[in-house]
Amino acid sequence: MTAETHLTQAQLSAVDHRDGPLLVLAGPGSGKTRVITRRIARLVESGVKPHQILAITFTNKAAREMANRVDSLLPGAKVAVSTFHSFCARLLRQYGRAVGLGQNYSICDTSDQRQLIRQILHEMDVDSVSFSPAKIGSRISNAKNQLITAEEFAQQTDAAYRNHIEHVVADVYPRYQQVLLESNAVDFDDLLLHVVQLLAENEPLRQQLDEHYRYVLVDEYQDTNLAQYRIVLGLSQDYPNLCVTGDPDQSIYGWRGAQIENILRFERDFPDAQVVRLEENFRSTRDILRAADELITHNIRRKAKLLKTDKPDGHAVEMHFYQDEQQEADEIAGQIRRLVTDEGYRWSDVAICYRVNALSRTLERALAREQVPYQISGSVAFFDRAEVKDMLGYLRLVHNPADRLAFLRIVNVPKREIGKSTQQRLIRWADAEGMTLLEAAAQAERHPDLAPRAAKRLAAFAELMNGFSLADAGSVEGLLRQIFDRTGYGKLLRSSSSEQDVQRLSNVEELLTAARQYDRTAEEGHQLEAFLESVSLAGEVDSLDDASGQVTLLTLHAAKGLEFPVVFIVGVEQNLLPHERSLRAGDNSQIEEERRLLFVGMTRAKERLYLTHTYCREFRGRSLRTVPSDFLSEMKLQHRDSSGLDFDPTGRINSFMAERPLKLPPAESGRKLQAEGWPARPKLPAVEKEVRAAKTGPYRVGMRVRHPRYGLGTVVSVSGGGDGQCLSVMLQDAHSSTAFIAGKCPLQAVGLC
DNA sequence: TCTTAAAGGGTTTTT
DNA sequence: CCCTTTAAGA
Repeated sequence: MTAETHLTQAQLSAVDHRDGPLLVLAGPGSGKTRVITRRIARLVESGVKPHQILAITFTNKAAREMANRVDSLLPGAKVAVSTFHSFCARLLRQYGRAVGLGQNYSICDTSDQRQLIRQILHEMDVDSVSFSPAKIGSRISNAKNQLITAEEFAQQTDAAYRNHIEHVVADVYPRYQQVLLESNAVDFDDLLLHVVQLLAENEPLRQQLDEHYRYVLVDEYQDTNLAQYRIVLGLSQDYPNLCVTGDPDQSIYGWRGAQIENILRFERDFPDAQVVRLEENFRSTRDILRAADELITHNIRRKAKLLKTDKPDGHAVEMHFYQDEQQEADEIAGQIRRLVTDEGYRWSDVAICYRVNALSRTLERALAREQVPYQISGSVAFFDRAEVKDMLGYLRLVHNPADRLAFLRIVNVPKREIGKSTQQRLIRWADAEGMTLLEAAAQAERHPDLAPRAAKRLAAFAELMNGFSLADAGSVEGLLRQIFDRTGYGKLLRSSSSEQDVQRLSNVEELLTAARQYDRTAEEGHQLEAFLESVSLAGEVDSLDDASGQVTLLTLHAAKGLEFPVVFIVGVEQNLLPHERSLRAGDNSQIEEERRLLFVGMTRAKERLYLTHTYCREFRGRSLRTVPSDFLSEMKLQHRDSSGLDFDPTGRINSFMAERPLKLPPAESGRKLQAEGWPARPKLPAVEKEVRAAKTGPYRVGMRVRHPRYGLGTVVSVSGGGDGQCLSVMLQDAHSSTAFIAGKCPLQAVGLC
């Protein structure tokens, strides 16, 4: 691992490249991170000062990993490894004045953003039901990703769109930006945007930073958006020692503004760039790689890349066909159990991936039933919990008294009888008088039409807040404790002994522990700033654990960058993968992104890979017929039909898919579709017969059944045949199974279309 | 002010 | 189906 000889020729040429632009096209499993960290070490060995090197990643996790690996190669070297956002946050601390930001600016998260938009809609007297703050927020975010300012957005809207929501966004965006600025606050996108502006409008500063960061490395370059691209380029004009690594085939974040073009045009941006291709895969067996390669070859817009491996053929990639999601989940659970008991795999060797989170439920239930331990990615983040955000709200307001969002979040938490209408009046008055909310609250008694009692409460609140300061408390932890005690928040939590409040109390404790860290490590006088920044930019705490003996359930997006010996990808069906929206858009580039998503999922597998699809699938309460994904027919796979249905799914793919119209309607009932002018679907008589037979006839494991007395359940095991068939049924609300004789009980099969 | 009912909407996710 | 949000009622 550490010896130079362990690097391949291609890896070595990337590591040894010193000056000038470098593009590393790194296929999946090609040892990319290793190359980057080795290259950093090599730069330092060759005389580059560590502080002249800047390595940028997208996630905190990646930054941490890289920093650790660099540190093990160069103990104690001060190489700047950070995410785009934290890098920008730090720049803005220092130079934010130029774009109107005080050094103590706040960083708003997505829920702050929505809250603010909701207020603005209210101000404008626009109904927040028809125009959801979330939707407007994402439009604004989209615009910002493309460096479109509020003014430009409004102009474009007048000229090009007559769409109603566009107009609302055009109205909200400038006001939103104004309030943020008045609050001395930014949202996540602003962190990048302001830095872009800074670099564009302040050439001496740009030059200074360019010179300071002589060597810039950017990981996952295919995921950069326009703002990030500008920042990277801005830092690489005079010293174009820019090394970007990435894989266009793993670009799966186009929907949030990532521009795959950035990596595709690198050689045009830097004509003297050296290009290194890491094409050898050290992860997957040959058949997995072969299938993945066959799939991705169907993308037209791509840089052709070989995928090589020295590994053995290994197990063939299997495609499994099931009756419905219930059977799919049960069989997967069973298969995982077999892999563990018979083949020596550990639970943690296995991952189940899906396109949408909604698919996890059935899987979870089946795994629980089979007693397979599992963890699921994407749970509620620590810093998203209400009590934690409340405490942070106080902290933010202490640090930045202009922070309107923080003020409104906590002004009535715990209850201070400062209700909505009082808040509204305060806001209007403060805006009119050009004061911050906190200033207005302090002088509330001067407010023309505020009830004296309400005014008193506001003034009391302002006095309470003004009594807090870091200097007084001595430390962030101390300040948090003071807040917790003096605001009555502590009393609120301690007074109740409900399970929930005990949990909340312990979350606050955890927050105190985190704060203590910053008191110790952060620069004197800047602890509060450092703490708030890291907390605002901290995503989900790494909730996924690789060593904990559990199967991992996660979305295909979340799987990027990970690897597992065994991977299941479920629901490989039209409208799901590729997703309905990409099909409806009728835009091939979106289909290609979906194809890359499957490619990413497949290349996570080291030894065994299973793709599954079903005959019908329950979605949003309805059981719908499905169509196998187009992607399945693009690869040669081993088919396994576990559905028990009497037809060949592969034959259906070949004959049926060929004549299917390019745009696929959502899978709805045939009659409705025909009414809308879609051609009728081919009939599948054999299947329909089978389905009808299932209502009285032989039961199967995984089948959903209803008992008039006991309700819904799932067939867990079957023995014998015909009417004498002996069934074991797991009823929905029970923890153990119940036995039935097929012919002698009023069971009915349900859920079959 | 707090609780409950009705309605609407519904990828993917980091920061 | 499940979640969020908002309006209505106690």
